[in-house]
Amino acid sequence: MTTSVPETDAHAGVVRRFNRSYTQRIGALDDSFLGTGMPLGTARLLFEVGADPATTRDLRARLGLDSGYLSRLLRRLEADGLVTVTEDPDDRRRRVVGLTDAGRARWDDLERRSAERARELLAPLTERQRARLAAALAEADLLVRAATVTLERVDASSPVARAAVGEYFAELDRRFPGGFDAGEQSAADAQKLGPPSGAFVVATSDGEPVACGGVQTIGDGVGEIKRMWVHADWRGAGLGSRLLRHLEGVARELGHTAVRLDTNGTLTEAVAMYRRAGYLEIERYNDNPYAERFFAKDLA
Amino acid sequence: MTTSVPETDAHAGVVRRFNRSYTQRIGALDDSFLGTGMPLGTARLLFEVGADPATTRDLRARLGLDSGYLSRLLRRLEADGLVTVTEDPDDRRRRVVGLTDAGRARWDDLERRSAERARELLAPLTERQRARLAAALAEADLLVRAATVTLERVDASSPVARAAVGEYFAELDRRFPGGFDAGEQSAADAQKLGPPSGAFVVATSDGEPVACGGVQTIGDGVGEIKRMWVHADWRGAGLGSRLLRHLEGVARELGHTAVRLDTNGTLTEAVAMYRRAGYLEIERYNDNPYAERFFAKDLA
DNA sequence: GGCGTTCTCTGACTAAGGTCCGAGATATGA
DNA sequence: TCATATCTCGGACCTTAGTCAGAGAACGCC
Repeated sequence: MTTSVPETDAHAGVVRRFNRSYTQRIGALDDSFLGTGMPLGTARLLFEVGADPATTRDLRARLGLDSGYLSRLLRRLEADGLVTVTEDPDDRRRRVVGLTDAGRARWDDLERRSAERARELLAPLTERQRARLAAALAEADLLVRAATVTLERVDASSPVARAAVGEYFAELDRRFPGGFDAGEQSAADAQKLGPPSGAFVVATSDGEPVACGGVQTIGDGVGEIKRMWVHADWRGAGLGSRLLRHLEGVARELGHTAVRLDTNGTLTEAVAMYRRAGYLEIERYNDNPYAERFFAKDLA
Repeated sequence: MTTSVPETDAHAGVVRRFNRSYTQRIGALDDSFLGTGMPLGTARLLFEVGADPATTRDLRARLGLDSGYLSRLLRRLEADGLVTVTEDPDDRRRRVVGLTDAGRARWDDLERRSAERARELLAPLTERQRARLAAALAEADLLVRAATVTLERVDASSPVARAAVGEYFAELDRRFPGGFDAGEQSAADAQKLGPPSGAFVVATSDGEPVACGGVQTIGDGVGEIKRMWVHADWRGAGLGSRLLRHLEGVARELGHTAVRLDTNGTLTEAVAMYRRAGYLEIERYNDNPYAERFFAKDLA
């Protein structure tokens, strides 16, 4: 089915070679967790709790654990006096996990070990080479994260969708010269971005929304792409293009043969991306006061 | 002892962030070994046997396994018809392990899966992003390998030193317009590059020589750096500078207060590196017919 | 208040990874 | 030839890691 593209194979070879040498040399990075007398899974959990205290639900999502298993790990950490598990006052079905003082001390120890490992790796390099390595790893990190983002259709009024749209609006407010006021449209709009004539997609990484976008119907066979946003830290990794392609697919599923969208001239990266994706500029087709430029693309 | 340099800590942070996200995504995807129906340990063992058949004793050392555990893993692989365990004719207490045809097929399968995993990681990216990721990982790979190279003083007539110098001479022969003839100097030179007045250093990675260089005495308190070479695949990672610094340290240990070296104008990278390292060009100080340029540095 | 859903937690279970020890075969040196 | 060391192997045993199903509490919506 998939034809073997030579370049991709060459790139895959680079990935494999890197995996081999890196895990062989740094894979001993697990040792930083192992030296503590705790089993690996327990240490990873403790580390995660310390990095950002959260509900068990979050922890499950972040570490990819079974709820029963997580519960047992928490009992163990609790018995060792390293964490406290208390009821979430907002929703008493949930539990909030936090570190005790002893847990914090243990966590600091893990941090120290981990940082030490990283410094040991860098030690033999000159400052110039260190900077190069850091830059290369940062670039790889961004791209790997982008490649493993999950795109998921969610309800536009779900918490994760609201969170994403909230960040989007906040950014518009920051970037538009006169600010941005979402107004009272939100509730009605969420409706339109849902079944049967619309959809909303959120891209998440480690449970955090990193990009979003929706499709709604504005006419016979014509869809409109709305609320498209990519987290500032995640730009430059092709996530926007990928999301846009995905949304076009969603629009097709909804029976549309063409899509339109509006945007503001301030969002230059967005305009450039739409052009790259084959969008053509058209006349104003709505009365959105914030919109200045209008684009369309045929989905045939 | 080591002062905490802010930049280094920032770089260490990048390394750690990368480690986390990468091992979480790829380490988990190292199920390339798991997808075969074999447990991880068994797969690793099969892989190791396939890479280089050996006695159980060797395998234990290489994988760090308990003898009872290894025995059980081998019984399982044997029962599955993937390996053959036969008596070592040299010592009938020992066993020699090798792959059967089925085992070789399974080994190929592991290789194939590993490549497939790498392709899956790349799949969501555009060709442009893939190329960026591959470039970043290749750069990181080079630097990480360079950082984990081991510098070791060896006898200049040892096999590893001969191998390194052999590659060096071969390269000179390729690069010098009129070729290069090491002549009969080798034996006498190896003598000079050893105790008490000289030393030879080889940098190895995974047992392979990747760089080398020696110090010998040419006068009262004056050392000479000779045979400095970095493998072509390993250039651009600061390995040359590091080796040079190391050799200066060796020269100091030998009681020298200054070092000299000669080189050929053809080796432009080398000349640039010597200048960066604080070497000043001087007049010809020997009658080496291949040398065109001469440098010196005070070690005070 | 009723009902379906969401959430945590426990118990039961399985597979894998790994350690320890001793039996039995084989080599080695006196 | 005998004592001692080396080597493989299987049995007993333990901890991790992880899955699955169901009980029971809490929530949201009508």
